[in-house]
Amino acid sequence: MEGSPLQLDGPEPLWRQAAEAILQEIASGKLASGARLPAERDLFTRMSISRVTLRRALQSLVEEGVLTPSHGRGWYVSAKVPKEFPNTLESFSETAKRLGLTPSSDVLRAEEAPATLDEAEELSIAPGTTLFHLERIRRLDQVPVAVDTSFFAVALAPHLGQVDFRTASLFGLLIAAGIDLARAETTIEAHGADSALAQHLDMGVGKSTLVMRQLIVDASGRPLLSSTIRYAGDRYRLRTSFSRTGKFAWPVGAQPVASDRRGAA
Amino acid sequence: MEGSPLQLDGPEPLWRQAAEAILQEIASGKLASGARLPAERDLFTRMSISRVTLRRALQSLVEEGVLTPSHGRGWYVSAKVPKEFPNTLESFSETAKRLGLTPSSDVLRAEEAPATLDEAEELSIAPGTTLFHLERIRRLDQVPVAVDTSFFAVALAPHLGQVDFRTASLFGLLIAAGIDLARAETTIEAHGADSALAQHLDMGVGKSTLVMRQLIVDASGRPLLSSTIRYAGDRYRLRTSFSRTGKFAWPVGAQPVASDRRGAA
DNA sequence: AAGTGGTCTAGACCACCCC
DNA sequence: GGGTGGTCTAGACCACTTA
Repeated sequence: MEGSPLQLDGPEPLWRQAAEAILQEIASGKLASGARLPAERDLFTRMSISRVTLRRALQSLVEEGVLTPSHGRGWYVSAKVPKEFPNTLESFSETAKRLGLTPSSDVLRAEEAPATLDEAEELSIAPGTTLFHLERIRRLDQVPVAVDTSFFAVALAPHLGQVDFRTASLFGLLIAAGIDLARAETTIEAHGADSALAQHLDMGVGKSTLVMRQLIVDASGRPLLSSTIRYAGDRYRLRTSFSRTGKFAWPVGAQPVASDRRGAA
Repeated sequence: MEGSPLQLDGPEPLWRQAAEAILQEIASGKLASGARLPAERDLFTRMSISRVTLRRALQSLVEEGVLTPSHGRGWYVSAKVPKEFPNTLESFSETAKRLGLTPSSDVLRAEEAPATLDEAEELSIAPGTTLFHLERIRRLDQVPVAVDTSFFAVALAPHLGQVDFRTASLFGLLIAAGIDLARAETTIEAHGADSALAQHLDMGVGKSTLVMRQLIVDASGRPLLSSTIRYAGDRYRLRTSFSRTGKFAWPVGAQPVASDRRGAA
């Protein structure tokens, strides 16, 4: 790996292409875990881009946990390049793939209905606004692992009536419709299963379930979609990764923990 | 708000100061939620910095969820500026403060011991390495809400023997010791309480608990600390916020995403 | 067409690390 | 020292929005 020039090409921004090129080098093994990258001045010369652009690429890889800069020494490939990107939850189908299982769904409800007062308040819209409700049992290799209940204003994405949600992805559809899903305000609790949930998930009443509620908002903070997923406690495990970003202190306090009393918020 | 010049000053990087100045304008109400910022060319002139530096500041505020750019139209203050930063968990003491409650701890264990095979494997160190074990009952206004079990190599931070962990913050101590806590690989499950846990938390055996395990790693991915926290299910609720970063497919939080596009890499 | 953000450049100087 | 990343600049051109 000397002065071999790297050719970039594509419609994407230059810095994105540069980042991809570096990821390639890592994936192909030319840059091993823990290895030091060539100096910035080498890299941007070989890629025929400016130093600013190269640094933007490097910075983006830091945020993905792939690279680590060390002032005065160089850029290093992280010891363990994370398969999952930080700060995202592993999706249902990703989990299935990792475990070698087949995901599927039973649709319990897929219909339009006017928003109740509570629903309207949660989405910050007018009561009576037409919502689309979707409720599904999620399965892995036919074993039921969760019940997923979501709703959102139909105005967001019309023509969902004829979609087959046994296989379709709600998020995929919304993104494809050009909807900007920027952030998810999330709470996670543990509860005993009520009888209806226990029946859907084929488990004992009162057994532990993991309840994840998400309010998905766009970049300006406007609520778009409400989602509640109830997992059978002994059949599922959420996985994620929290990062410190920029100059902000970590989950300081005592422990990386969050909490709330019942009923609040 | 016209051409009034903004004075920056401090030891921090210019772009950080610029970001703080903008946050100030928002906090003081000069820039309301949803308001449009002055044009970039105005701002960097008034702040006497370059456009690149200003944009770095603006970009950092986008990542915090404070601003939203709109190509060809301008920069806007987000509708709801989040108090918590995305992708971090609210800490125990932060929660206590928000709820107006007083946090405290009972120390069940605080001692050194050689690493077992399992512990060594989890931290990627040699079995027998001396570890520091810390186990505490966490309380809010004296009500027990969680049992926290952590361990890490004593070599990381010596002299912890005489610390009073009834009030001290483990994370705070480690950060103060200059240890780089960059990321936390996290899993979350729901379980029924065993008898020991039930007794510590003053709850019924078999009742739901939320179990959060975290492996805290440094920027290069090297494991530093293992932490397991078991919450009484009916007394706690985890809160966080997931963001989409850059161009990657979405957090999808446990939603069935059939499209499941692996971003880059 | 005018105004706005989005991308990119070439060059400078500083701070840190290691020999 | 010399090499490395960290910050900052002034200016250019492009793409999108609005009128």
